Amino acid sequence: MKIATWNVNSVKARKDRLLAWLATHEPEIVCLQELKTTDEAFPRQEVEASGYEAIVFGQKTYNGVAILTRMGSSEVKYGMNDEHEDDEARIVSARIANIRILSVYVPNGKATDSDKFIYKLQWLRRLQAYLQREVTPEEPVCLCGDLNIAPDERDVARPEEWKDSVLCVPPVREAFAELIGWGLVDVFRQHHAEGGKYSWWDYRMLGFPKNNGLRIDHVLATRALAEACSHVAIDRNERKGKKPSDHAPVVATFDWNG
DNA sequence: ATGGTTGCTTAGCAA
Repeated sequence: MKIATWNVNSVKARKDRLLAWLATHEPEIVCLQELKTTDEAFPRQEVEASGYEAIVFGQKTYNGVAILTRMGSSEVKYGMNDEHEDDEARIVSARIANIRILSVYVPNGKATDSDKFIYKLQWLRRLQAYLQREVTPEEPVCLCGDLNIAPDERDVARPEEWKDSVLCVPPVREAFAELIGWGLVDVFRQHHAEGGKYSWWDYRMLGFPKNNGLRIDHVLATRALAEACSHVAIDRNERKGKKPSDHAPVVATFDWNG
């Protein structure tokens, strides 16, 4: 069983690529981020015609997350549902194959001296609280998404250039470590200790041609599920060619019967 | 070749 995550950077701009990718790879579960569209404008019919149910938490212009699945889903939850006022669509969750699946788009944070960075750190604390409230490390949980965090130097092509960025600074890496500490395993790292593999390259400054990348898109699984993970790959080819997203999909394969 | 983004929305913001 394959579980994928992909920040598509506008599902409308990426529709043809998304449908072709689904047809080629046929993952059972796909978590999408940065839909940049409302529920109404999501290409639901075409996705369903490809064999997928679409669980969509959209937003006009910015953000928006979804879960696509070829299996049955239940217990769908939209948003964080905590005490904070928040109109940003950044998390959606469902039970699929007896796994609690979360599709997450962590705020980028813009710059470390900005209000958006405060919001990023607060949002990561809220995510930690969400896990503690909604699930346990003893059950099968798979948190997928654009976390906008490169966990360590192995995940950054040019560590010196990026060390002060919102993707790398200590507070965000500590937040990532807290997710791991709660009971999640970075299944990509589990199979690729060597590093040097990236999931995002800036459109600007020839980021991809120069391979100036970072690994900021993640599949995190609780222990029992992580033990069933046989391999993980970043589909770097999807970043090539005409009109790619700036993110590549990450695909994790599990020996899992649900 | 001596620079070099994309998407949404419509000039500016976000990433």
